[in-house]
Amino acid sequence: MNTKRTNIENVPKAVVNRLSLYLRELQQLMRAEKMTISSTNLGRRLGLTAAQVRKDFAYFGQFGYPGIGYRCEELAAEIRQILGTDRVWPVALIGCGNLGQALLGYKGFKKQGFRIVAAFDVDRSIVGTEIESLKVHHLDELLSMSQALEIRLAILAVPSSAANSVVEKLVEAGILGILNFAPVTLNLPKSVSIVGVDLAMELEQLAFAVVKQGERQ
Amino acid sequence: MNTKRTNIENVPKAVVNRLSLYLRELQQLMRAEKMTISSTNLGRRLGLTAAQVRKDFAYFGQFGYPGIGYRCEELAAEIRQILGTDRVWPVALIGCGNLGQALLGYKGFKKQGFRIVAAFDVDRSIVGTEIESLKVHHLDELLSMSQALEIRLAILAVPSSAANSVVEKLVEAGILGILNFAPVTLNLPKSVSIVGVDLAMELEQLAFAVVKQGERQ
DNA sequence: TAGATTGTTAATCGATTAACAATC
DNA sequence: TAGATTGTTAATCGATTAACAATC
Repeated sequence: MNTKRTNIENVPKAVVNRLSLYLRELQQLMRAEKMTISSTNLGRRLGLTAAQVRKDFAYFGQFGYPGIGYRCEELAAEIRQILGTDRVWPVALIGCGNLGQALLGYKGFKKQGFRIVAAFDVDRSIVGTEIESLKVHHLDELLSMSQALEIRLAILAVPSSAANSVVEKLVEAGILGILNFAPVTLNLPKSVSIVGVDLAMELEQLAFAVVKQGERQ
Repeated sequence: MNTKRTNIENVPKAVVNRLSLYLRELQQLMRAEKMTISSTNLGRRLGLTAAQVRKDFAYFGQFGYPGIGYRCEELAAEIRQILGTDRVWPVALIGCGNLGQALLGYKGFKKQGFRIVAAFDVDRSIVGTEIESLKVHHLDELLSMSQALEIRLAILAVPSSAANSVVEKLVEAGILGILNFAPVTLNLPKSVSIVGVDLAMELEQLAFAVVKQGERQ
């Protein structure tokens, strides 16, 4: 009966991506004290068709009420469970330069269940200092601390030149998911997941969109 | 003849995304002093099929040499021209908190042709100060400075609660592309392009991947 | 009951892959 | 010439949309 719920294997990546988007929108709706939302309205807000919204949820189960829509609280809870963010994830931060420090202070993580519990660097002028009341450790301590704190996720904010050698250490330390800010392709075993955020690439996409729009007429 | 070059309208967004990826990889190859690369090898590095690599380029023209592959320098230049990053883009930064300040110092932008030339905030304790040798202006000056400096792109690093009201000002100021770090859906005219970077969402995607992987056996 | 909206199936659309003649 | 690799067409695959019976 709930064969579908567990058959999580062949869900398109784009669907999982939208799941995060739905969750964010639901949280906004809840802040506005809306109790329910229809697929039509949820879709309209996000620029998606109603059919697509319903189809996306259908991969994981039946969460809606015909004639009513989806109860925001309930649907949000379901999505959190699917994504695995119904619990707190301890996260390691690797690289405490400009960007790393900003990420340490970023409030948005906590709200979605992520907590940076350990920070690492190799720079002697940074190791040992405290940032946002978290002590910065030398990268050599990664393995022991990851095990002690049961860390599975890491944020990689090191220079591109260092990224791939750090990745080897992350893998050794049992890290299973890496959020990579270094603008390079990482080489890793397929058992480890990666999400890349390349800030310059994002601006490139914007530049293209603007140029294209400009050429239209 | 070059009808294809100009028919930039109906290129899938995924292709443009990969264009940025190819460019990044080519730059890495050039640093390693490789002169040419085949679609097979470029694809292997990025986890794509050779056919897909060639098809992607075919949207824009014929850049390769049968029997040889693609000349790295040449292909990189072509991609930059397609993306519109063969010139320097002045960029406005809105919001100079933790994240904004880190972005101001981020070296990766300059390398791809983006220059943050104006920074804005509304916080009295920040306005007037200098960050990375750039003076922070009050948001009220956005319109005049955008016009004076011919700014078309903006990076939005303000709190979610402020995001949508700031967006209205960006639109008024003639901004055509917004890189949004606030975890909310923005309402904007379709003439303005948007790329959203939601850091918590990225971690959610990782969490899901790890949970899924864990369930496999 | 009438109205609204779901979950799901079938039809459509678009993107990826395979294959191969043309080219260097 | 033989070997490598492109650009492109056709075949395949997957994702989105439309439609509608079932449900509240």
